[in-house]
Amino acid sequence: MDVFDPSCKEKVEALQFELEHRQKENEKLRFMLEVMTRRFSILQAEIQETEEHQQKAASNLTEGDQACHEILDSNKRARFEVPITKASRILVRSHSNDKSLIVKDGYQWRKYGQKVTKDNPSPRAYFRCSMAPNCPVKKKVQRCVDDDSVLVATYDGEHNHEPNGSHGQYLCSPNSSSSKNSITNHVLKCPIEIPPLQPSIALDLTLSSPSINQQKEKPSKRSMEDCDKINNNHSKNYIEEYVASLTKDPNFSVALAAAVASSMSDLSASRML
DNA sequence: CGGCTTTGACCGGCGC
DNA sequence: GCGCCGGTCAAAGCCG
Repeated sequence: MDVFDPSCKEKVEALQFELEHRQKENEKLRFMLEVMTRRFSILQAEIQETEEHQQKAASNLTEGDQACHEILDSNKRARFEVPITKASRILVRSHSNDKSLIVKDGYQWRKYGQKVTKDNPSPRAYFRCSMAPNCPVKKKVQRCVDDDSVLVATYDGEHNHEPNGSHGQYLCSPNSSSSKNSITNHVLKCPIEIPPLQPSIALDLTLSSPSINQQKEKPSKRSMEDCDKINNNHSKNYIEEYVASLTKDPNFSVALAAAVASSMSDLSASRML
């Protein structure tokens, strides 16, 4: 390749132009990622809040007992990791070219069947814990109907031993105290570390999101109003600062596309609940 | 050779 | 009773 060749020079300029274009595109995507990550965190918090309300109602707690913890808890819990309950569902993003139905959750599994189901063109795989019959846990893994890069793993039962494989991939999940028959979702973390959620930001994004407002379950009116007041002062500055910090991260662009896709998919999966 | 996966057969629940 | 469907079994094949 002759660098003095005029056609070569044109190519270099074209590449530089494209590089600049991609960098600008990355900027936009970074911001989108931030927004979606916040929305996703809020959705999780809202789901947990709803479940908690139902449980509290069942146990006849008074409103006063709940009020003082409500706003703080709804945002803190979104990032807490909890054990898989007796019937739980995990959403896992796989590599786009990976056609296997393997979910690395820290346990070893033995596949004992595969079946094509009516509602999903992709096959469903059936796994038993490798410690069976000592451990009764089973799981089903199937690709998401809407997004075949997402694996949905449904767990049945509880392990009576420690994990014996690679550690799990998912970061956050709803509370573990759901009833035995309920299905909960555990959603994968983004490949990028996001700073701890600030309640004010999260609710600001919630309020500006039409898709979230379409949800069946809405956050409580009181907590929405309280956090909206704080939002006006802090949310914009915080997002700007955070986006700036991400720009400095050399690893960010590599993970960006996957993270955006992951957030979008997780959002839609959460809304399906 | 043992452990694991694949895959067609089989079984039981459910709706009509 | 029959057919459909999801879940499980088990024989055969694969692989380290």
